[in-house]
Amino acid sequence: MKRRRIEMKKIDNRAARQVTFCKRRGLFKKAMELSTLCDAEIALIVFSSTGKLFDYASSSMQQVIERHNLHSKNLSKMDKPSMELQRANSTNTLLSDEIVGKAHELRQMKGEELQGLNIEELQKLEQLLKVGLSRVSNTKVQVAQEFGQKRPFAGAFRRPSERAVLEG
Amino acid sequence: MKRRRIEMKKIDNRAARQVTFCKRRGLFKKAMELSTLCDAEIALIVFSSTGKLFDYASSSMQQVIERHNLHSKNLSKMDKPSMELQRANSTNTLLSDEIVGKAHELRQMKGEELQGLNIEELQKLEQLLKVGLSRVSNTKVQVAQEFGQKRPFAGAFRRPSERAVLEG
DNA sequence: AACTATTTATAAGA
DNA sequence: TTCTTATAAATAGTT
Repeated sequence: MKRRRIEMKKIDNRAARQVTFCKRRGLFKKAMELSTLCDAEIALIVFSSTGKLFDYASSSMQQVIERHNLHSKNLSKMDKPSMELQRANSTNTLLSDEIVGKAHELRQMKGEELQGLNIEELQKLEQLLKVGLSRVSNTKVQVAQEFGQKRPFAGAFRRPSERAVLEG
Repeated sequence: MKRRRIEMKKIDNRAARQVTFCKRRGLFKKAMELSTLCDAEIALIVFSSTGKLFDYASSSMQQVIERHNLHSKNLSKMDKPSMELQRANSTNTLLSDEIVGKAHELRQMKGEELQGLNIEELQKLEQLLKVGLSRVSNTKVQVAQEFGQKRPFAGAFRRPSERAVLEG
């Protein structure tokens, strides 16, 4: 029963590969431990060579994936099905409409699509942006203070939320 | 130098937590090994408690995420649906995910859901909002002039404290 | 960042 | 798959 380190390449024998796959599920335990110990947000997705899915997410898969997308915006778009098939499915049409609506709302907030808005609508939009901006700016300052301080125990004496002042 | 097993809960001390996080990056090695040895398709996403991203994907992140999206919803359809229906279902899943994503992005722009964002993300968001705000404000002034109004409604700045924050 | 005593993971065999 | 066990690998506590 002399054990030795194994060569780091694909295991040719199917049965042996399957056995090793089973034995190495400790990966998931490690992921959970890292999340618990270090307060990390983690997602782990594994497809076995037979196509079976195993996954774990410390919060929710959707949340982690979204956050990941925020970090790498450019390479996002998956290939979409044809417009024909989308229209053939009424549910898809409804969902598509909702996406179009939300995308439009986003473009308006980014100031990319303002034609046709009247004064009142523009002022509402402006107000929404100001509130959003001040919340983001205040949060940024808070976070900067939290992580910028070199002194120990900084977290214990965190200042009360500035956002509370704004919203109160 | 008596080592003991550590308690499986969040490490309170920030410095110690950071050290442990660094030491446990062996998780990534394990993920790569599992992928190599067992021919598995793997994605691992880790956000440290300071918000820094570490990730690994055996193929491409987008590919694994897409495969995960397809997989996680078709489980309810165990009685072999037609190829067409499968495709329609997976399309729905993608569209639903996109709605969730856009709705989340909107809430972030409104400053309603900022928890967990790090400095870099907050700055990107802030910049986006500033650009949007200036476009909207400019458009508003233009439209106001078109209609013969010299200045915006008083209501636009009825909260002086916010203006101070914005301009600071 | 380096060291090392221990714990933990796991390869091979059954 | 599951158990056993020798051994390799990871890592907690310390320097």
